[in-house]
Amino acid sequence: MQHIETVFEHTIQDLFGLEVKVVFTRPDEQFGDLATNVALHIAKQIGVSPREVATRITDAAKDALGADVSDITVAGPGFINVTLSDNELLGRAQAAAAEKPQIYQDKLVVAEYSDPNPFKAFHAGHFYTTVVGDAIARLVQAAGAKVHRVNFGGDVGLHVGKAMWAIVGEDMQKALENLEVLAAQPLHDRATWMAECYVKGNTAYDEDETAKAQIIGMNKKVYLIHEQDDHTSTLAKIYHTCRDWSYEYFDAFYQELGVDPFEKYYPESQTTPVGLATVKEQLAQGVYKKSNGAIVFDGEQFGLHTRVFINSEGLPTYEAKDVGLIMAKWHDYRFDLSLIITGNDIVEYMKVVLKSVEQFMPELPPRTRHLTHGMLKLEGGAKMSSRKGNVLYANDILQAAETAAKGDKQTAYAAVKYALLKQRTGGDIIYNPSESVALEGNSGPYVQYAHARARSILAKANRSDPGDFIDFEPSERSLARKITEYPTVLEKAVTELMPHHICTYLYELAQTFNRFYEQSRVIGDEREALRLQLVHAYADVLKDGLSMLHIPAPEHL
RNA sequence: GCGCCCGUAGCUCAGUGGAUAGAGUACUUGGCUUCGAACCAAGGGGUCGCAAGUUCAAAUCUUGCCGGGCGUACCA
Repeated sequence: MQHIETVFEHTIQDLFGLEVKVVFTRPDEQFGDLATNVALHIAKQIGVSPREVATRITDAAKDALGADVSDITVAGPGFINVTLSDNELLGRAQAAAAEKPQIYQDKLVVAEYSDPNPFKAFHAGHFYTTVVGDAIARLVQAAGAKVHRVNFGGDVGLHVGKAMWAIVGEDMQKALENLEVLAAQPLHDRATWMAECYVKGNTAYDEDETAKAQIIGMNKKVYLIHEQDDHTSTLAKIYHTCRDWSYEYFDAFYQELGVDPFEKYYPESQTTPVGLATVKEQLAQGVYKKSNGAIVFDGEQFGLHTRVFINSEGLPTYEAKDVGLIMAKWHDYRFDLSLIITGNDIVEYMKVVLKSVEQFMPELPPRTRHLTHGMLKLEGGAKMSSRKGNVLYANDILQAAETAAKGDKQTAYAAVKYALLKQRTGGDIIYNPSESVALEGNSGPYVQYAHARARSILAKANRSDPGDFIDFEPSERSLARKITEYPTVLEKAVTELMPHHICTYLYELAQTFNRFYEQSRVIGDEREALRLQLVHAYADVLKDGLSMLHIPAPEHL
């Protein structure tokens, strides 16, 4: 049979001489399996009432649709509702898990996200951006792309100056010896120690003029380490040792959390020379200009802000480093699409950077997408702030989750990931520590549990013959119908790069299954063969959907 | 001031042009001798911030207003 859409398009062409695209949506279950409002759209130009148009289309299409469609009706103001035959619905359900929208087929995609800074704490915000980025990367990958995951972080800059100032202290030799002692301690403790040093340096910078001058000096020295490729001086040894600890800590954390590893870190020390050179080169071309001793991009002529790329001390700001990052990524990958996933506090900033790059590399911004998410906040919309002492660190989240799940890490991490992903990416997210590790309701563990129950049935059943097809009972039909929605949902999630659509769907699917499960026995029932096929299709879709979110679907919990 | 984003049930959120606006949670109540009760069923709870406009049809699009967040030159 032709696609139902095609049948309708031909019918409308024959009846009214109109060329229109027919789109079907999933209506409320009481109305059928597919619905279209095409009659409402074309009624005006035909000059007949929408219901009349719908009726004529329906009558004419009936014969061409064949046995796959069991019913077709006109309802409401002129909707056309289509009900699929039970047999067709079962077939679609069984194919659902394997169907992937190949929207990014053979595309080379670079996905940048997470972006923690060495020497600083890996806080809850990094946790969120990491989980979101991981899910988006997997979606794009499922849609056919070759995805390269990259990470960007500030291994130079004022924050490093602050941390290094505190690490070095009065006596550099002593500091180096101290590192040798620290090396024996767990990675997490070392990371915490560095973060504390940063806080110490940060406080000193604000409160002590002498320290401030020293920190500014330290910042420059760190740049020099890279400029001279220094690995032998005492300062360079301290710096590189600490930086390596940070990277090791990040990698260990990603592995622990269960997100895909990063292929490459772009440290700012690497992108900085590229950015500096590019900005200076384009200064000569008139893209950037001097202003008050700094080098800026005049964004105002494009309705954006004017921003400083190289400050009056000759040091690059984040802007120049980001120009360098964009150039480095392009040099390394020649990507079709570059995804940059960050918080939404830098949307305006990123527009300026990309607009400036557009002036000399016009091919890059069109293939770059800046995807942003909101900030993690606490109940009542309170912002996390180290001064208020209400900062959550990534590790705190994992610990709390693990405790709540009574030491079951798999369940704990599933709960937290799902809690973050179920909300639409973009707006702020109110993080409720206790709700995020809930095992009930719209949660990761609920979906995992529903999956395990289904697998348990399948494991106990010992038959594989499909049996003779028989018509569905209502709860079977609801389940089959819900399963068939999966490819549409996946397509929407991929198109919009919005993982939450998958969460919403998986929860509804699991709920539909649980209702079925509650009232229908599978093993030993006279309908066993049919029901086993449904349970199988259901479990496969659930597992596939969870894998998109990078949440495991164990057979037992 | 200007720019971007947001405002849906007590709370946390789905729904972004379509049919009676839905979930979770909290509260009340019922259901395990039966394939896994981390489950299911029932109940109350809404000026979709306000107003006007566009449309056969608006929570959804447009405009204005109110409220909140973020950004707005050498932080990232």
